[in-house]
Amino acid sequence: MLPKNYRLKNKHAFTATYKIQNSFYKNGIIMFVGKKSDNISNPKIGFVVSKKTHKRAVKRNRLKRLMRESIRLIIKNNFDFKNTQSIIFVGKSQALGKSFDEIDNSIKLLLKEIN
RNA sequence: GAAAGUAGUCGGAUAAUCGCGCUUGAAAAAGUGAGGAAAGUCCGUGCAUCUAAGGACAAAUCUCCGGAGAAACUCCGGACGGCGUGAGCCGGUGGAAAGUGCCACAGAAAUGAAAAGCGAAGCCGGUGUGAGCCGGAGUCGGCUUGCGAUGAGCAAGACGAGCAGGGCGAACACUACGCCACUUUGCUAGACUGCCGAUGGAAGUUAUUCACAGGCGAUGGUGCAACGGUGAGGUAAGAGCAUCACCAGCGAUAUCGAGAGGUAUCGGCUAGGUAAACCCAGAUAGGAUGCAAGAUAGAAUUGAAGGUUUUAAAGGCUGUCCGCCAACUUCUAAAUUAUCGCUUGAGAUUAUGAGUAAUUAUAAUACCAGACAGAUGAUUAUCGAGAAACAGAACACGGCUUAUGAGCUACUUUCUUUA
Repeated sequence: MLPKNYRLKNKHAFTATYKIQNSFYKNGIIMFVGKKSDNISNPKIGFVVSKKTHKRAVKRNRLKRLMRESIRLIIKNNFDFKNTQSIIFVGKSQALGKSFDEIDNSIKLLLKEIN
């Protein structure tokens, strides 16, 4: 779990991010990017893997954990998010069962799209 | 050794680096952090709210016996039934003789079977008829023993028949008549007897088949199921047929057992299935909704409600009835908050005692996830057959069911081999 100030929490924030419709796809992972704002020190990041992706909670948890771990390491390396308010990563069935390296690579590719 | 059965166990380990939830702490830091099924949500509870209060009914749940348990579609020990060579396994297992309903197709008939003839011919005897088979009156022709060649011929009098002679008789003077014998003797004829062939088809007899009137409910066929089963006796053929043996079922008595039930004897003589259809009997229990239940706090306005109108119908009070309730309409207001509920418990571990067991009593020990976009993770190395099956807490507990990799342990059974 990320530190609290990095977590995207309530439902309104999620729907607001989805409504901007600024999304990118790579290897079974979709990234939604929210508004940019000068007053923001760090982005709030959310992770979604729906029940449609897989029936079993264990498989869904695994994918979310891998994505979260990748972002944690990226934040640790002081990545520049360009004042983005919110980001959502949605895991799809193509991403299930992939290793940490594969997930990490595709998330790094997606984050380049912010610029 | 192989194949099985039952019970249990395990559910990756260690280290390094980088992280997360919760608790304690001023901080540093320390402690702690998914399962045997956390799953399915199928049962039963606690807890919470609603149903104004209340009464009755319906609906609901359960169903062999005893015990355990808060309770349970729960567990333990038994009974009974079924399966298995066996160790064992499986079974929601009261009543179908109170009543109602249903039982497709097939079948004559499916419950008032209390009856039927469905099979081109059910089984059975009787009466009638007499088709066929059998039977063989009558007619015609030929032949007859031996030798020989089945001829020509020769020889004999065997063979059958008749007459006389014999015996016996209830017949009797004799004759006649009936029966028996026909060995011996005499006589007769050669087809009358006999044999063969052809023709002919009378009487008689004959029914599994035809006709009539009956007996039977077995057999065949249908079906999950045909009003007990199998065998014997019995009968014209048959039948639980007041016949028998064994078995099933019902009832009574005796006896063993705490009970379910077991055993023995006797009796009458038989009652289709379905109750997970209604139903009947007994037992239990108010019902409904689930922690997104629900409670509390707070913001410069209040009360989480107020206001208006007036008697008719509709409606409401969680299925129905009783009983009860007047109706209509609208304004303003923080839910995108926090806290509680929330984890100390029908708990856990260990020891001892009681009990066949389920379980229970006592003592000691420790506190062992509690999130809310939701922690329990990532990478590397070593071990390992292996980047290891099923799988992720969300109020809690007791069960059930389902999923599950590779092993390990104990006991038991069957078969085979060796001693």
